[in-house]
Amino acid sequence: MMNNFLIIAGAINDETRLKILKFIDGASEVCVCDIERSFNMIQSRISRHLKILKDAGFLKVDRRGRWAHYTIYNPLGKFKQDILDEINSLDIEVPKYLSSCKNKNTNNKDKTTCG
Amino acid sequence: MMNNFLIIAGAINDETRLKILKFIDGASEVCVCDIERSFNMIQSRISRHLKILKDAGFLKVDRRGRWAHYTIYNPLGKFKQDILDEINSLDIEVPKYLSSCKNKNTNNKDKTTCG
DNA sequence: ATTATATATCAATATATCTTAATATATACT
DNA sequence: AGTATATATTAAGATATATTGATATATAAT
Repeated sequence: MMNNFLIIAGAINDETRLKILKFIDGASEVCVCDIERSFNMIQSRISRHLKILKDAGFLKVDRRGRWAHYTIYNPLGKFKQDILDEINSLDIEVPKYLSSCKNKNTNNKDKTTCG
Repeated sequence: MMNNFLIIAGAINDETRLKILKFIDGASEVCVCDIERSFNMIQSRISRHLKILKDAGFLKVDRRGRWAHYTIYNPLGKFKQDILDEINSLDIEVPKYLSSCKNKNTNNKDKTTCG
């Protein structure tokens, strides 16, 4: 369906989102605050970009405790995988991973840990 | 380079341009006025979309006489070919080809024929 | 219950893109 | 030369998207 194609095209038509995609693909799983800190961008901005990438089918969210853990959707499908491969081949500067979550690895259950 | 990727992403992020790409790929070679007539859109609009597709590397122009003949750029390269394949697989309604050029096939040299 | 953390959504503004109409340029016909 | 055809470019208004700041919701800690 064409509409779905245009949603994908719109999703990858933004420099910040390309970086986020490559960042998540490299880090395998990240929470919003890690991206926020690593990219030094405000939370609503990151959150909105993640929603666009998720709606296009590139990302999957796993909510555990207060954290939303984002990963590359799997299986991605040929076309989106082709796009991701192309993005990974580009000479894009992606910020290095900085963990940001607080109360990390305290004496709690798995539900309350981040990263 | 990322900028080039974004130019490609921007080029395919428009319904009219998807249709134009599929139309040209199906017709193999068309002039601007044929697209204009087939799509029932004004000339400047078509011309602008063609420029965007050309700048992204999807199209090639061959100027003969007063006509500009557009074809799919060849060779297209893997990523753009993947995109074109995906577009061709979509359920898009493309207008049927209507030839529009006047003074066609008169007793002239090749330079003055269209289509 | 209160407070802090994590994320999502909304409203306002800024920025980019699309469409149309007008104009410019180039080629060909008479 | 003058006219018609084909295409490209420009300017103005319309529409879409991005960014920011504020607010809302949900979970967890004290």
